[in-house]
Amino acid sequence: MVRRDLKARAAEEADLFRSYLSSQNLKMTRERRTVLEEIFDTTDHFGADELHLRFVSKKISMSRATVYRALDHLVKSGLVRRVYLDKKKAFYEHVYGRVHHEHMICLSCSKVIEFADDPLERRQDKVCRDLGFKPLRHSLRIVGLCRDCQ
Amino acid sequence: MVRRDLKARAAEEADLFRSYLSSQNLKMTRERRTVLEEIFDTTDHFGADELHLRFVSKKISMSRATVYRALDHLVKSGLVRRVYLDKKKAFYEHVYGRVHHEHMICLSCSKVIEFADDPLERRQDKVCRDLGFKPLRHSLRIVGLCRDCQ
DNA sequence: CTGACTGCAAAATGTTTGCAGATTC
DNA sequence: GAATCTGCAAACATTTTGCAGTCAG
Repeated sequence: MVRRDLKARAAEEADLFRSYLSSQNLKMTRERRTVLEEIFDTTDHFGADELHLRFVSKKISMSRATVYRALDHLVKSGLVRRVYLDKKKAFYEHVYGRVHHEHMICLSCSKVIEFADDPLERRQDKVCRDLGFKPLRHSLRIVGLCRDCQ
Repeated sequence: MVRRDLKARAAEEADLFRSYLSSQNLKMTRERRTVLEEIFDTTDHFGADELHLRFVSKKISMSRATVYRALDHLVKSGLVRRVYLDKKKAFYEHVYGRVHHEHMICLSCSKVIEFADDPLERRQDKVCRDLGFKPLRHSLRIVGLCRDCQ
């Protein structure tokens, strides 16, 4: 039952990606499908290189360049979000089927805490409306000390 | 009169920086003072490299490495904020004496709009409080389309 | 069959680092 | 005087790119 649902959702997401791609005159290739499958049930933050290494260790042949290119398309399609958790590199997270959330980052232990808050989102929308700005995506990063590290 | 105020504020800020530095067993050098002076009356977002070039063109001798190192200290001292406006590089902005603000970035014309909203800030504080997280700094990036580009 | 894609390796970019000599406190 | 700085150039890490051959629609 659960298994069937997962499959259905995966297919649904692949369809979304495919229609984004074709809207841009791009193609659904084996590699792009593989990337999407690989991140499908992840909820963590990963670097592009890290994802590439996962393929290497699974003996799935895919170049680093292709991983970068696929991630760019996934971000543009809205299925993946690029987040800036530290200044060294970009991180990615799978967003499809998940509730939108923001990040708190602990300066001391580097833990990343995800949270969601409706009133906060509504207030952002209001501010945008007042300024005539049409928001497409956003992210809030709060840096500080988590409960355990204070 | 205005000029005097500016001077007074600059001196005040230099003092803050100096006390941060000495609290970390660091020294107030000519270079660090020069960087602070250079950004003192700026309100824009600049890259480290860009700042270095400004020194080059003013015939002020300072290496790129020193600029990077000075900016790191200024960020840690709280006088400067590092913001992630695009994925290519880090930007910096002078915050001392300015009201805290967030950024909207237009996907189409790349314009950066700054805005501030109290209720938004208060809500963030509440969320942090509820989660036992002690916020030290934060930044909200809203990407979308500005009024002119819609 | 055409245009888009991939892998590769090289290049580009932004940032950091080790070291020798200079400077601050 | 001791510890911290600076400049330099080299090293680094991440990301992008040009090109020749491959593949999707």
